[in-house]
Formats: sequence, C-alpha cells, structure tokens
Amino acid sequence: MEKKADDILKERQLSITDSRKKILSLFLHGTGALSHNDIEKKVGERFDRVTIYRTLQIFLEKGIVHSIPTADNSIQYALCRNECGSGHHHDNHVHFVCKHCGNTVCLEDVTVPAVKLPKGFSSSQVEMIVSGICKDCR
Amino acid sequence: MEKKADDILKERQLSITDSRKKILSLFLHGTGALSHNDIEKKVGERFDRVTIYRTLQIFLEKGIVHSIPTADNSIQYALCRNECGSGHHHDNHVHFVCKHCGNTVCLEDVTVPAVKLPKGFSSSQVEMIVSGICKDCR
DNA sequence: CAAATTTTTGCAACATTGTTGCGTTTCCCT
DNA sequence: AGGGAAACGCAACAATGTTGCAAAAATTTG
Ligand SMILES: [Mn+2]
Ligand SMILES: [Mn+2]
Ligand SMILES: [Zn+2]
Ligand SMILES: [Zn+2]
Repeated sequence: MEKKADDILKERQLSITDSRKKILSLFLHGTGALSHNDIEKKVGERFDRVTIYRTLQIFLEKGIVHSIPTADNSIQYALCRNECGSGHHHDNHVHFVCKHCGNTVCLEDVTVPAVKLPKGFSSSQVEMIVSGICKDCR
Repeated sequence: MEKKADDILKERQLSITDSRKKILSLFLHGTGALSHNDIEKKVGERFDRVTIYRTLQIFLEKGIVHSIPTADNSIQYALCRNECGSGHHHDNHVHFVCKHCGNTVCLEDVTVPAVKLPKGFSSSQVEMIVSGICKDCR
C-alpha cells in the first residue's frame, strides 16, 4: 500500500513527500470521505495545518481526490476512482451522509440522474448529496 | 412588503424586531439566495454579526428559510415557498449556482429526481446542486 | 397605558478555519 | 554527491463561527 501511494503521486507528477504519502494513505486505506479536520486527527505524525491545506488543494487539482459539499459546511474529500485528471473531474456519483455515524461515503454505483433545467440554464456539474442512515448503522 | 415580513414573523410566533424585519425583507425583495456575508453587506443598517447568525438560525428552525450547501463552503439561505414548518422542511427542488455571476437560485419547478440507493441505505433528505451558467449570464 | 416579564440585541472574548509570505528543509535530476 | 526546484513549517493575519452576559427592546399583564 505504501507502494500504491508513491505510484499515484508519481503518476500525477507530484514530488513524493512524507506528508503526501501519509495523507494519501489515509484515503487508500479508509473507506469514507475525510475532512481537513479528520485528517489532522487521524494522521499519525503531526503535519502543519498549512501543509494539509496545500496537500488537499493539490490533490484536488491533480484529480486525486474530489470534494463533497455537505450541509454542515464541512468540506469532505474522497478518492477519485474514475478517470480524473488535472482539472477534469468525472465523479458523477451520488454521495451519502449518514446522520447517525456522520460518515460520508461515495456511492460509486449510483450515478447522478439527469435533470431537465429551465430554458436558458446550462449545467456543467451536478452534485447529489443524500442524507439518512447508512447500511452499517441500521 | 414591510407588512408581509411582519405577517410571516407573527405567523411563526417570532417577536417582531428591526433586524428580523430587515433581513427577512432582503429575502422577500431579492430573487436569489443569500449568504451570511451577503446579508451583512446588503442590509442597510449594520446589525451585529452575531445577530445575523442568530436570525438565520431561527429562520431555519421556523421554516422561513432553507439552507443550500455549495461547493465553495459558503452556506446560502433562501426563502421557503412551500409548506415548511418548525423543523419540517419540504424544499425538494433543485438549486442552481451560476459560475459566472455567482448567484444561487432555487429552481422551484424542478423537483429532485428519485434515486435508488444500495441495500441498507435509507434516505431522509436529498440535495441536488447544479452548477453552470444561468439564464441571465448567457 | 404603564409596569412586569420575557425575549432579543450588542459587545467582548474566544475558538475554529483558512490564507499568505518567507526562510529552511527536502526532493529531484544530472 | 551537488545544484536547482519544490515543499514544508512557522508566524502572522483574516475570516468565520460560538458563547456568556448586561443593556435594550418587545410582549404580556394589570
Ligand atoms: Mn465521491
Ligand atoms: Mn431552494
Ligand atoms: Zn452511519
Ligand atoms: Zn449567472
């Protein structure tokens, strides 16, 4: 798994640094999405807050993770599994936020349904966030 | 219109105060959604930031406005036009964020399409946020 | 209408979250 | 291993959000 993180970083032409490896590993090993705060707590060594911000920023840009806006105003980040590249995200799946455990997960198999907009509106991106009780909490 | 705000406040059993009237009027007169920051700027008199936070909070609880999570982590608030009550929101319409003018609007006539979740997941709320170019910007 | 009671406001103080500049360290390439 | 580029940590700051409390305003009561 250590190997995997290195590969992904190399693939995206990012220098391989300790913080990037550790943070990326969190995403590779865990299941759900992580907020900045989650990462700060879960990462073993303590990297500077600024480093975590910058790491998430560049992971976003390079198409390694995508961000999920949630109702409580905490941005969640999750691994991109599809063909996302620099500035080109294609994560058109539904996100689920559990009101019980608080976890946010990507429902990779559930694609966002099409929606017909009024005349004059054109869409470039659609987000669908479902909240309720997840399968582990019922 | 001054009248209207008073009526809504009375209806929801809220004391009628200057700040509540002014802030509610912003929603009644304007077209789109407003963030905390928008309100701070647009409201003529300067109410304390805390008052605005508390006003939005109670408007949310009483079903006067609903909140819209957006990608840039700025919560937007918009008037409820349906039958929303204390703790019971029924604003199941799509929201549109224009990448050009930055405005967020409720597409009242576009209902959020149904989505089939994997086994074990149960949903209590679905948010759909579409971003692109609005009809005024094209 | 005026006094009593309840609610809301503004202020201060604080916590959390996010941003920027810069010197030092680490990484990459030859 | 050495030179140049990139990333890190630190400090300082800005923006956003929360809480307690006394003063002010609104509502209720007499
Ligand atoms: Mn996802
Ligand atoms: Mn709406
Ligand atoms: Zn759960
Ligand atoms: Zn627009």
